[in-house]
Amino acid sequence: MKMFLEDGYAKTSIRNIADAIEYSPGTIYLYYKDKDELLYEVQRDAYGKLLEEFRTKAKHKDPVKRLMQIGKTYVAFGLANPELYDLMFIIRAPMNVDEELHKDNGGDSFDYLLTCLKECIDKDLLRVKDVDLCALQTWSVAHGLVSLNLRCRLKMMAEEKEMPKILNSAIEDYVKLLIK
Amino acid sequence: MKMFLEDGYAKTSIRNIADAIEYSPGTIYLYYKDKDELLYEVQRDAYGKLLEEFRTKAKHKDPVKRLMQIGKTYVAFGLANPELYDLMFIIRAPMNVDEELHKDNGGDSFDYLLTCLKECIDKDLLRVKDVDLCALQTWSVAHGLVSLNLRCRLKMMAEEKEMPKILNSAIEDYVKLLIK
DNA sequence: TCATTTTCTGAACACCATTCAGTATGTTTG
DNA sequence: CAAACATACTGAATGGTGTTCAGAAAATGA
Repeated sequence: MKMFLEDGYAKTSIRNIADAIEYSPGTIYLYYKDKDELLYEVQRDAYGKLLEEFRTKAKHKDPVKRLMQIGKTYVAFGLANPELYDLMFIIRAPMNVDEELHKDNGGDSFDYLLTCLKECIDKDLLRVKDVDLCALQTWSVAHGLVSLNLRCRLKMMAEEKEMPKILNSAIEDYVKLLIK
Repeated sequence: MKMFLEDGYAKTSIRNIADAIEYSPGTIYLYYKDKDELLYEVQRDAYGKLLEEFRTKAKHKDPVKRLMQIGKTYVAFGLANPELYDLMFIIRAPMNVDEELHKDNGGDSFDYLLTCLKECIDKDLLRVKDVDLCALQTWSVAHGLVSLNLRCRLKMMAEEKEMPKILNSAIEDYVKLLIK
C-alpha cells in the first residue's frame, strides 16, 4: 500500500515490491493470483478509510448539514489522498472479479450517503424525490470534481493551489441547490 | 485512432501500430516523440468530435433547453464512445506538456457550456450566480456519471443495460435543479 | 535422522517503450 | 552521368514489465 500510494499503481512493479519485502518476484504469486489482487487488498482498506472519514467528520444531527459535511469530506478526502482515490475510483483494473467486494466495501460509504439522503427526503427538506437518483447525482458531482482535478483537466480554471477552494465551493453550491 | 478505440490506449503497443502500418517501430519515433504524442493527435480529434456533437445536437434557442441538451449530449457521447471518452478525460498520460492544446480544444467544448450558462444566468433563468462555478459543477455531474459508469463503479445500482436510462435521468434531474 | 510438507527462488517467457548505428532511397549539384 | 547530400527507414539492443515453473531450501513431524 505504501508503494502504491507513493508511486502509483502503474509505476509500482512486482519486482519493486519483491525487492522491498526482500523476497523473489515469484513468491508474491504464491499469495496473490496477479497484480490486480494486490490492488483489491489495498482497495478494501481504502474504502474503509473513506467510511471512517464520513463517520468522524460527517455526523451532524441535522441531515441537511450532514449531507453538506459528507460532500465536503468526500472532496477533501480525494484531494488529500490522490493516489488512494485513484486506486479506489479511477483505475481500470478490478470490478470484474468480485462484485461482492464492492457491495460490502465501497457500498458502505455509498450507504452512508444514501441513509443521510433518505432522512433528508423523508423530512421533506430537499427539492428531490428519488433517493437513489439523488445519491448517484451527488456522488457524481463529488467524483467529477475530484477526478477532473486529479487528471489535470481543470488547469484552465485556475492555478493548482486555488483548486481546493474552488472544488469546495462547487460541492457547497451543489448541496445548497438541493435544499428546499 | 482506430486501434486506440478498439483495444484501448494501454493495450495498443507501438509494435502493433508499426505492424498495422507496415513500418518498423523505430519509424514511428521519427514522427512522434513518444507514445503520448500519438495520444495528443487523437485527443485533438476527439475534442473536436464532442464540440461537433454539441453544435449539432444542442442548438435550441431557449438557453435553458439548450443547457439540457448539452448535458444529455455529453452523457450520451460518453456512453456511445467509451474508449474515446477514456482517452479524452480519464487517461493519465498528458496535460503535462502542452497546456495550450487543451485551452484550444477541450476548451472549445467547455466554452460552449460556458456561453450557454452565461446566457441562462444573464436572463436570470437559473438559481445560480457564478457562471464559472456552475459550469464546473455541471461538467462534474456529467463527467462523474459517465466515468463512474465506465469504470463499473455503478454496478450496485442496476444492470448494465439499465444504466443509460438512469444516467439520463440523473443529468436531467440535475439541470432541472438548476432551473428557477 | 530421515521423510514429508511447506515455502521460496530465479531464470525463462513473452511482452513493452525507446534508442541509435547503419542502410536504403530520393534529390540536387558539379 | 556521378558524386554529394538529404531524407526515410530498419531492426537489433537496452532496460523495463507481469507471470510461470522446475527445482532448491527450509521447516516440520516421526
